[in-house]
Amino acid sequence: MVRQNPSYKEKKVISIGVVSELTGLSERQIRYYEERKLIFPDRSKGRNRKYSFSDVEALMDIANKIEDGFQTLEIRREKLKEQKKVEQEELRKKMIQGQLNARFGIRKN
Amino acid sequence: MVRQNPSYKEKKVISIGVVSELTGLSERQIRYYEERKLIFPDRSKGRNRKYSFSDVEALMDIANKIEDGFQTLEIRREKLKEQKKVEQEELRKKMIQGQLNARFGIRKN
DNA sequence: CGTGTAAGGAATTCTGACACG
DNA sequence: CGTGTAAGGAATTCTGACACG
Repeated sequence: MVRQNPSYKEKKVISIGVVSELTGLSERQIRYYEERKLIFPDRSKGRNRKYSFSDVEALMDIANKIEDGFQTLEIRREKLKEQKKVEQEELRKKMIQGQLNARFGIRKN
Repeated sequence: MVRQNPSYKEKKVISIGVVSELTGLSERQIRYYEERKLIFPDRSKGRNRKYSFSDVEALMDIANKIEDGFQTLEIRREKLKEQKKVEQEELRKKMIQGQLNARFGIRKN
């Protein structure tokens, strides 16, 4: 049973000003990292950027890497690689579950 | 050991517009419930109200009670009563812990 | 490349008040 | 009592651009 907690961490509700305060980054930097496809805020009514706490964490991570001399493109590639790893992991789990279902019957997890 | 998780739920970062969308309440209503001391948003730089997810939950609770015909004053009294109950509970726990410490030595919890 | 900044405009939020009931 | 609304103003956010390097 996957516990679907309210998941406040992923909810995109924070405006850029607050994100700036929370991360110590300038709004310019935050918008730029979006331009470089490192973060993906929502838009409220198609206009104002809204971020999640998860985005805030990602931004602090990005800030550290930038400080360590990484370029945004490198950071992006790293993220894509990790993303792919996670996806494969999920696929693998799904296949195993599929085999279990096939042999021992269907049940919802 | 009290786990101090990031506690995103309590962090006051959401502007009134988003709260309005999240709760379905008008901004007028949200401000009014603050005036009646049912919620206590922070202010960013002393101006703009900032709410937590916890506030959002409280607001939905308030909305239900209003719908059920309760007045804001009654709702407030209820909350104060519950608050007092929680405080007494905490005090009680602290006293028991104090006795344990006195008899079996000091340890951090 | 990553970031600052001034520019002009649009949307957001604020307060105090009047209205209805 | 609880809520809507118009009013005027202030702060926020947006975009596209120029600048430096």
